[in-house]
Amino acid sequence: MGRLQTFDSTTVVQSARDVFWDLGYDGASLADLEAATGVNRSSLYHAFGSKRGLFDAAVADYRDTVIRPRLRGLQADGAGRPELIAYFDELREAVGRLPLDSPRRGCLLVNCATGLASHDEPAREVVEAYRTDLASALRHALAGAALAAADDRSDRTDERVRTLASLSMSAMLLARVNAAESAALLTTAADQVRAWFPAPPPATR
Amino acid sequence: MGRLQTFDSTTVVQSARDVFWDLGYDGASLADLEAATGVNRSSLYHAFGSKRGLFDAAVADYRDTVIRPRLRGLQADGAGRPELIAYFDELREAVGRLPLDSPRRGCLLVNCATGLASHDEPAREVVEAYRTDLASALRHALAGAALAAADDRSDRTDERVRTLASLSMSAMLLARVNAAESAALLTTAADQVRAWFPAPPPATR
DNA sequence: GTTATAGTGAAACGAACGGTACAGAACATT
DNA sequence: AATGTTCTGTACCGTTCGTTTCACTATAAC
Repeated sequence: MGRLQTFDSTTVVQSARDVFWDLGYDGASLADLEAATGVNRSSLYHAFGSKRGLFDAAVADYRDTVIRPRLRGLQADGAGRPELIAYFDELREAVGRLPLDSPRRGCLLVNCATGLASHDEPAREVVEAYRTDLASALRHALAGAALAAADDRSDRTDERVRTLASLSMSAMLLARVNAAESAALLTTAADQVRAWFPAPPPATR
Repeated sequence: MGRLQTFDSTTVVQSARDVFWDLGYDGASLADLEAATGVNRSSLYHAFGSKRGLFDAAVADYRDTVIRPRLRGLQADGAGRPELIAYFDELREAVGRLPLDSPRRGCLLVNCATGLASHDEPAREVVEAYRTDLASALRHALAGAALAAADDRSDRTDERVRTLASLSMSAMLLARVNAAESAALLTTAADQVRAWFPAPPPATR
């Protein structure tokens, strides 16, 4: 039928995603996106329609390749105390591992919350969906942990979900401002989980 | 010596502050600032030197007129449980009172955390100073509350400071995304304080 | 090989940006 | 009233923005 696309859409979207992650939607210029992807703007427009179209593709990729794997442990059947602790430990490790000038510091969607999402309804909905997903995953694992521990404070579940979601989001918010404090917030979250649910006896065989 | 300034600098700075609060530093154009302040750009440049100079003045005003009054109760001598609860109640009331499209939703400096502060060192320092001020004020009031309650969990102070600061910042982050959840986070913060410290007996005479 | 289709690159579009130059208006000083 | 300084409005500066146009090239189908 005609000439085939010479670039790989996935890698282009991921390169663009990192630019948006770093600079935000408004802050990322077409020149930045051309440089990062190695693709001319006319080809980007041909493939994605507009800057916004490319951004939407980048957000979709972010949800699929960054957020979803992170929450998977919490969402698994039988998830509970260990999965909660692992979630916060892994997130803290990721925050600490990145160099201070990494474009990937923080969370693309948390960054959107005070940017695009303030005055753009579709963007607001994406951020809200992220928050809901996070809260649901935490709630699921908290319920599992309470069940395993025969915890009698399940009336506190809403409080605990909000506390842990809060610590996660604040840590992402602070990732570029104070990386040490960002990590400390995630440590605090894991410590809270440990305090709420008694440590199980060490496994024997 | 010559003609006097015909506008009031304070009101101009506060008008500009609300524009930056709503749109962010990059999002606010000179045309927006002219319209909101009623002052021509040449006068703004004469008085403030640059867009950034006006922004810095707006941030200084924000710290003086918005943040400082909010934290004053927490910082007072003898502040404790009631001041902590009042802080979160008042903040929640402020979040709920504003219309959804108010330019003042959320926190100017929290908004900066993912914007300017990501790549501008002076802005980063201002946001970090805000965070340390908030944490210090919470710590002071938490210490007072622990003292009054003869609380034996003072080893948990760091955790509690981080939890409450986290809930405050997350609430500001979510103010434009989900006002109800933003208020719920602040309610949760007040509930945490109530749970940590036993309610004092009702005052008698 | 011809043809139709589709990706690519350079150049340029109008709009909006932050910032400035300058003439003139306004006021304190003399 | 004359003078000198400062504030203000218009108009424009060069730059950058997202987007589009168009000629060109490459390739699949025939």
